Amino acid sequence: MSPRKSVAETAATRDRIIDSALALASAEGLEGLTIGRLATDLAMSKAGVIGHFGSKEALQLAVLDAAVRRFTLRVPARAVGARPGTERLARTYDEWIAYMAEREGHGGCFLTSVATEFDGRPGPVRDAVLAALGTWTAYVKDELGTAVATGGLPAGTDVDQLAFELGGVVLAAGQSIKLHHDPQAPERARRAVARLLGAP
Amino acid sequence: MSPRKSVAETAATRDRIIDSALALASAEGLEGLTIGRLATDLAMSKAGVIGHFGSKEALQLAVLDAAVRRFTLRVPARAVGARPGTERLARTYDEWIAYMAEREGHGGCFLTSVATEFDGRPGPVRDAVLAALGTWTAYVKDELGTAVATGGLPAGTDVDQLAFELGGVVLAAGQSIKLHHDPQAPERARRAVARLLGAP
DNA sequence: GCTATTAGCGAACGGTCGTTAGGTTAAGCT
DNA sequence: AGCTTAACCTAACGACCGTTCGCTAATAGC
Repeated sequence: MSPRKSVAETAATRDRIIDSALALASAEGLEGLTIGRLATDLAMSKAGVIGHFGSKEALQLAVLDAAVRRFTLRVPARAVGARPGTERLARTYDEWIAYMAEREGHGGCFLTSVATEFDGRPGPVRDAVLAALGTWTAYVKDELGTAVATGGLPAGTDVDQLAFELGGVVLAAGQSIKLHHDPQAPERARRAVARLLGAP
Repeated sequence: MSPRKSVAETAATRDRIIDSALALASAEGLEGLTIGRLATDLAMSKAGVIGHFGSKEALQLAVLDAAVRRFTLRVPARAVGARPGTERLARTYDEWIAYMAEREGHGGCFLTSVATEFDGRPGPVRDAVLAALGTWTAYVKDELGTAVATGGLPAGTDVDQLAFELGGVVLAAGQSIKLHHDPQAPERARRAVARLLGAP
């Protein structure tokens, strides 16, 4: 039959598994993700799937990590070209909203879904979610600070409050897109962000 | 041993089950809710538990219904005393935020958690979530319309946009409370709502 | 007192879960 | 050519899943 895979190809298999797992977890949740179902989808055995990770929890962490990396490559990386502060933030949120709209169930949307799923379930997965979210809010607050310093936002601006409200807009957009399939959601989110950032 | 329960008491048992199920589902999700675990918590048999509902899905719907009823009794019911429009809305959101803060994991917070959990999983549970959410947004938009009509909000106000942003604030509050346990979240949410409603 | 009803139990059902052990086969190195 | 490594398999494990089946026993209506 088909020849055995070379060592270089095993990483590709791992990626293939994570790809499928990410799609599955987007629909069923990270806990609803099942090794058996994954194996069926990939036409592999359960042992062949889990052999790449060691345990289901390790698989969950790998999937989460892949989602975060994908998000980072897609959203903030496209905004680094913009001037730090208000401009970069506006671009970041534009990219984020577009990312959520183009594929319902990956990346940023996925992270907040997992955050909701694991908010009452302590453990390594929850810790990883908190870490990723912490990195993100640090980035946002840093840019907001720059925006205040460069005059893009008024001097007395409460950066923490603004980050809180921007987070709310994204959560609302995610719900409107994934749950209600509202085609107007991206435009509403953009308008909300523009108002919060002073409509630059 | 203990005497058998009268018919009047069986409804109490049902309530006891739903109470426990609501607590469990708040931590583990509505799908992570398990009849066996529930039976252990209640010191009952699995058959005794499921006998009151017929199936797990029926139990899930009953739990969801109980959460919605509890929320309705707690939040909007306490705001009917306020004048329709801006005042009533401000009171409603105040009550909602207080409700989320006092018990992490019930009512409004619970509904949005389930909404996230089932957003990619069609079926009766998702339909029930959409119905409850629809009733709620209809109420909010109605009050917003009244606020515009009575001058509490400017004439050209985009009611749908405002409802979208108010929803975002509540989602952000829920995440800050349940996931980050941020004690400042309620105050931030109140401030955001006040700004959206024109700080009355 | 007799009977019908029903809440709840114990036990078992077929399935699926995550995980492990052992075997097979191909690739890479010496 | 022989040996090691590792990817992937089949098979099985015990645990738990939701559900169904009688059964017991207490109540309610007669």
